[in-house]
Amino acid sequence: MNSYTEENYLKAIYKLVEQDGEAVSTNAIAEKMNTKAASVTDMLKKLSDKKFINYQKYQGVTLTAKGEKTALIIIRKHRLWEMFLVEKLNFKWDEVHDVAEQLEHINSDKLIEQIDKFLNFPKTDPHGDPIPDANGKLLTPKSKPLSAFNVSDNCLMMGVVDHSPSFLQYLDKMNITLGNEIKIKDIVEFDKSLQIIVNKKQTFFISNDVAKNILVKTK
Amino acid sequence: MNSYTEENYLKAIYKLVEQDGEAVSTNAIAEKMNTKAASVTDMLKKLSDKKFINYQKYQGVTLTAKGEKTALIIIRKHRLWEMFLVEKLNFKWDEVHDVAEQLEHINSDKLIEQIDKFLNFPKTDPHGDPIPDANGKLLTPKSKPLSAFNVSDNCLMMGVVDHSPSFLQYLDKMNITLGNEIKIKDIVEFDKSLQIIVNKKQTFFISNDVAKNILVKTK
DNA sequence: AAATAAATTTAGATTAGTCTAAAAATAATT
DNA sequence: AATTATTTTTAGACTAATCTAAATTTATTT
Ligand SMILES: [Mn+2]
Ligand SMILES: [Mn+2]
Ligand SMILES: [Mn+2]
Ligand SMILES: [Mn+2]
Repeated sequence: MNSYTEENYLKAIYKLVEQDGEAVSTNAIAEKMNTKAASVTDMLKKLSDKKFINYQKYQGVTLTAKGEKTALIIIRKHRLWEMFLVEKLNFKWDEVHDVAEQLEHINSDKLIEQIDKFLNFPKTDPHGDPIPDANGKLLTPKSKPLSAFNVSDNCLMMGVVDHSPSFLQYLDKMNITLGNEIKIKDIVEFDKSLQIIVNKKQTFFISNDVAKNILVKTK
Repeated sequence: MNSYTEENYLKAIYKLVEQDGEAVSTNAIAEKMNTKAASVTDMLKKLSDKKFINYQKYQGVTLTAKGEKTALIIIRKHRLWEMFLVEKLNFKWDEVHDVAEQLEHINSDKLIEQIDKFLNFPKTDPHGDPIPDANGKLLTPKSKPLSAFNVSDNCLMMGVVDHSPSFLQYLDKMNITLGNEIKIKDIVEFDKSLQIIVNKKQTFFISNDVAKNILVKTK
């Protein structure tokens, strides 16, 4: 099998490629992994030998089909565990990530398929992120940041961009949760901040920065 | 924190001390850990520096209070996870050990206390082994091997000594499960094999070796 | 097109955990 | 009590993952 470290590198590379849509740099990986570029270069050689990535010196890396599938299976495990923690063990959505970072490396096909079944085959995790299937296939939901919508648009809260506990706790305080209806009442010309109505009840002011990190679709 | 490897050494030492009731040897640890004596010596130095064990060259080792508590917390996690797998995820008692060997190293107090609550605070694991409490306190149940009982004794199945899948599967085939009533109908003089009646229904012949590995108490 | 800056790779060390082979200490036999 | 056998420790080496510092390559400026 692959080491805990190899799995984390694959996941980091997957997320960077997904985000940037092109070959990712040694430095970008180093930053994401909280390590040094020299360490990354060593690992890239190993992952390349194992056919997980396409790598040529100085040219950046992409994942091979094998590498992408491996990364997606780890992401599947991460998101299923997060869902389990929230649905069955009373964790809040801002508490699950660090534990899931450990649990995602547990190696047992039966375990993860039983967790999936136990949760009744959820499609998304507690943050609205889609859960890849057992073959590593992922359906990307077509949501966009709230900041891309206009006054009087009526939206459905689908997910978050920023996953940090502090952002998630801020949303809790505003009573903004997955599935909520968010209607844009006003957009301030000066700073693009928004006045929104959540579930036809509460009215809030949120900054454009916040709106950029809330994913919605038209209702 | 302590590494995965350190935790496994502590657990091995705990089990050997419990079994033999005295200081354990480097070789015994090496055998249990599937490693070499030289490697064990290195690790003993480290565990001693960290005050987990009492160690003097050539004299064998015992656990300090700190080491014992640490070992028992790991055993607590192992047994709670085994219980979770059986009770909630449809694992059989012969399938849980290897997965629990991984899960026992997950580091999250909230996780393990929520699992405990979710299972309604079980006292024993799927093999009848007692689950230490959150402080590492363990109540040893007073059961004895079936081989220590006599003809016409009526017993309650409490646990197993051997935890191997093959032994557990053999018990499944005989329909012998935790909580069953086992009455000794006859003991063969020649080889000490037993004729037993399980739950007042089925009669089986089992070898003395098997009887030594079934833990029971008088009903 | 040179010169300079930035990114990346290589070289050489370090740490945890492991190993083999040799040395030292303890235990068992004669 | 001396010899032999067993156990344990030490010495030195290896791998995975990491680091710093230096060398090399690529990108950006002048
Ligand atoms: Mn997460
Ligand atoms: Mn998530
Ligand atoms: Mn077990
Ligand atoms: Mn058990």
